[in-house]
Amino acid sequence: MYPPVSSSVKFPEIEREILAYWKQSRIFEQSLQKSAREMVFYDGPPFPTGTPHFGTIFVSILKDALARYFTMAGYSVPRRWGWDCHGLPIENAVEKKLGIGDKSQIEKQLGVAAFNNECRKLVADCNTAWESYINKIGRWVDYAHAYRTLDLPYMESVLWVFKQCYDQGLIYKDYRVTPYCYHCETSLSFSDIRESDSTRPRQDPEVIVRFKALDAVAGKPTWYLAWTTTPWTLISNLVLAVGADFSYAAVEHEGAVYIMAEALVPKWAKLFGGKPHVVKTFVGSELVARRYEPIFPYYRDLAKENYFRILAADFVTLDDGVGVVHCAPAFGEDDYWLCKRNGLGVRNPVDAKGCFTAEIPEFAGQNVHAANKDVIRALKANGALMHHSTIEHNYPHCWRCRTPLIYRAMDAWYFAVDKIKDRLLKHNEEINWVPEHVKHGRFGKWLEGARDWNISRSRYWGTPIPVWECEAAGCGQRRVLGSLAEIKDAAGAVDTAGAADAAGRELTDLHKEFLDEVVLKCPVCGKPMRRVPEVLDCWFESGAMPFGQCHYPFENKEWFESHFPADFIVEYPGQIRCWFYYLHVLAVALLDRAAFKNCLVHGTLLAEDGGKISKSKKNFTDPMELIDRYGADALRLYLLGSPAVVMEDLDFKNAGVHDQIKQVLLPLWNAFSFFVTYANVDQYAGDPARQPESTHALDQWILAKLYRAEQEVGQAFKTFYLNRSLTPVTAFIEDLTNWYIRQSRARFWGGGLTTDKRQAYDTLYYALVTLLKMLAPSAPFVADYLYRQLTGEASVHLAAWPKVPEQYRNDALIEETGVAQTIVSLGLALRQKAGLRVRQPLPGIQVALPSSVDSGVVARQMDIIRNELNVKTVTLLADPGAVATLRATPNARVLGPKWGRAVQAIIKAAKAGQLREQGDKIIVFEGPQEWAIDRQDIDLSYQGKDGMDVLGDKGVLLALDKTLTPALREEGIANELNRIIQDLRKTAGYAVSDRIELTIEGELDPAWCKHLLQLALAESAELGEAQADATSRETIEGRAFRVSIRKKKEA
RNA sequence: GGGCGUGUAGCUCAGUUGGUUAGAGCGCGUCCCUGAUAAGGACGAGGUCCCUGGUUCGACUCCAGGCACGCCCA
Repeated sequence: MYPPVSSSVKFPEIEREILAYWKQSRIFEQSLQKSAREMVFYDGPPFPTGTPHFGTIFVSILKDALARYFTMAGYSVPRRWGWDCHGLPIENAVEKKLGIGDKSQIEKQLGVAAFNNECRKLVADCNTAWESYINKIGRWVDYAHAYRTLDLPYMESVLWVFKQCYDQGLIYKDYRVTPYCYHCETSLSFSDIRESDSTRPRQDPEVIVRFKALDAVAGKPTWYLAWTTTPWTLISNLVLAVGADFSYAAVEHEGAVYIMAEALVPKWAKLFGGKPHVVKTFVGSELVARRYEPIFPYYRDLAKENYFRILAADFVTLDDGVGVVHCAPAFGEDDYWLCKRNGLGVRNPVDAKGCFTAEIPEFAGQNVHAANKDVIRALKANGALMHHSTIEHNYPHCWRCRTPLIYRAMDAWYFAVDKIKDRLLKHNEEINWVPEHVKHGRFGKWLEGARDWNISRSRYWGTPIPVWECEAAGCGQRRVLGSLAEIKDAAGAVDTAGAADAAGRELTDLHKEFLDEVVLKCPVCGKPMRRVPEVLDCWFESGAMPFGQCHYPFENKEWFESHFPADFIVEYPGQIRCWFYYLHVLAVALLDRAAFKNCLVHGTLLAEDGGKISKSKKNFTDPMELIDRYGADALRLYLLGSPAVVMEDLDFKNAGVHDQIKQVLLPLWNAFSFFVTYANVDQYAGDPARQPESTHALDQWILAKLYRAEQEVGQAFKTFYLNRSLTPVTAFIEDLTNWYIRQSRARFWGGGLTTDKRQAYDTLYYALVTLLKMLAPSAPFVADYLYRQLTGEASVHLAAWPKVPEQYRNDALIEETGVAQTIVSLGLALRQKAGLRVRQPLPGIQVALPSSVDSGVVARQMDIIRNELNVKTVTLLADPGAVATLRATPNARVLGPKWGRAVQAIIKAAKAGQLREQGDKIIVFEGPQEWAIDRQDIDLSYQGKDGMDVLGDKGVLLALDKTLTPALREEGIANELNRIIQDLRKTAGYAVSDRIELTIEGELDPAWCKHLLQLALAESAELGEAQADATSRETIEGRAFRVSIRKKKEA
């Protein structure tokens, strides 16, 4: 016996029950033990701050569905959680908590050790919120053995990775311009300014200034104009840049001459009193090497050394500004490289806090952004200012502290990505990206343009850069230590006072406060060597995750080798330039191969209105609330079936979740309920190991559908296009419930377990069990709940992915049933048009089929068609021409190559019906032209004539005979009465098998009365209304009836 | 400004090497409770496949150019 099925089902309750069961029976752990073959998955570590948001939940569902599929497909899929514990986000949260506004407070007052301890505490505190979220959506993942980037073994592996790269010459220190946050007092990499909200609108001054030219034009005082939104950088101006191919105009105004791009003169006509007077034009290259006077005096001396000249540069555009770009090589990347190429250096009068140094007495101590005002005042005072206004533009901000960034030249450590670019590109070819355009699109393009990576941060909470430099001026000795043992050995040899504490001691922590204590002795000059102050970019650490998570190469060498690269990884598009990229860079650098074989990039969930999901706007429902309302399965089905799986955006709609219940879960539940109801009546017990062998066409049809569905679903999972896995499942459920079960009901009704009934049970059971397996990765709760009841096995998630045998494949039967379904559809439409309910039997239908369809279909599908349409006969139309016109559909695919240019005329004529048969050929004609077409190359069918009582679709034509004989009318009335009786039974609350007494009052053929008694399991009785359990009075076809029923007393 | 992607029914989306009647779900309209299912079923209406040009016997599909939107980058 199967447990009885409740008709009102509450999915969230089932899910809670299943979660408890999984935990108690350790199903996840068992699933990992199933196979010796492993599918390697790397989990991208999230920051442990805050709570999971919609995006995190989505990616978790994707990872879970894939892992469950591969588990069923015969792999063990260990899923180890990870935490990205280091980096600026954590540091900033701690700064906020402690009210720290300045790095000096950390270094001088609090101390690095205390600060890092706070970071450590914060990271530990935040970890707890995640587990219940992840658990509730049904994600199986190993929390207990999560790797953490702050753990000693992990950090040691990171040191090792660093050293490997260093030894290969891939890491170097350089003084150059990088994005810089003067609050965090650190440089940032380009990945740090990737966050979508890091580039935000900001109001800045917009000024045009003039530089005095040393070459006068037309004998008048001559000036170069330049435009900037960072007036503070004018203090450090060293050169001007022009586009070599642009045309520049000399504009005369009030006795002076101004040079700017000709194309932009009209835009800035107001500078010249509205009427610019161009006296001469130059090509940009003519201006190159001309000299000018600096506006500010601080670097005036450099004029002797080739500074304050005009250079040509390709970054000059005519989009905004005046076509002459002012360059301060300390504060602009383009400026820096331009000067460097031209052998010019850098002058940087701005300190780490973003304030001018004493080198600039007038502005010393002023923050650069704050100084803009005074700089502009000074420009005005010395006559350089030509224009001043304010513009709002997008400007990069620090992704955590929101301070506007500046670009600033400074010392930093770089990874020479450029050196390995060829190999990065080569190994990208080995990666299967989903969607595939990422390979040569966003990722490939990013690799092509890859620049050296700034891997150092002037911060505290991260893996320290393991480089020691001799403090003696000019010595230049450097050592890189890549393991605890190396550090211990090196430190042990030190005899300076500063190193006494650390000498020879085993470190138990590699954070900055410990490693900075390690001082080495310079092998050349004997002076102390101290560690450089920077820590590593936390992307270096997460990129080193394949090594760090298993403490490679210090431990688990074999394990590592069998778990690299990953078989698949899954993250959002932001990681294309971050985690995916850094994993790839480090793997290629160290092992000369890609770090992952398959990479699924999913899309972004947006709010219902298409806007960004925003906690402050509250434009979305908390996913946990949706799970409480509809269940996690519904949420999963909605997301997994959406194009957001493959990097598209999805406007998330709560109704979409609800739809899954209506379209997938409830029909599934009802099919299950149907099976259980009858199986219990017949004492049928399904055997999961048995494959049905049925001679019944319906069974063969649903098995053929099942075969086809599995092909599609399996393919979808195998190729990582998960969103394609659900359409076939939904379609199958539709086929199962609205055709197979609907047509098969009568087979389950009779008494006893006949051969046909057993075949029906076997088929339905097999279909249900297989369906649940296909649904298990996506809807793991309800699939397991039903599967366990059907099979008595421990879990669907321990079952093997179904292999529907090839022998069930039957494309012809699917085709043929499709024709029957079309016929039924047409019949129902004709009935509806004529206002004839299905309950009223009709004499018959006549069918015309297109020439491409075997007319044997009608005979083979006869019973179903008659039953569905409630007609007595189904025949082929003797003379379709009477009610329909002949339609010809040439097979263009075949005729095209055969007939070439003529094919269009043939198609046109054939469609117009200009054809006749001649032997085994069809002659198509147009005027005097005739073409003889092979019969199999043209499909003949009929289209109903207007006004005739026929309908056609897909070449099938149907005519309905609506003649109502008295006998048919009588049968229709009987059917109505039967409906009334069944309705009464149901409302009276009888069981299906209860026997009753029945009274029918009214005019009806006694034969039909007898039939109704049989159908209703009834004996005729003379029941007054008072004696009856229920009574109905109705008038049918003008005849008044009274029907009363009473449950028969048990004998 | 550049790169990538997208544009198909009111909405969300499918659409097989190019083949002449472009599909589904939701929504909408009409109808229907014959013992699994009203959190259901049937039927129907609804399309300039973004635009322009090209290639081709034939283009939603391929190519070029434009437009719109999204993401990424300058």
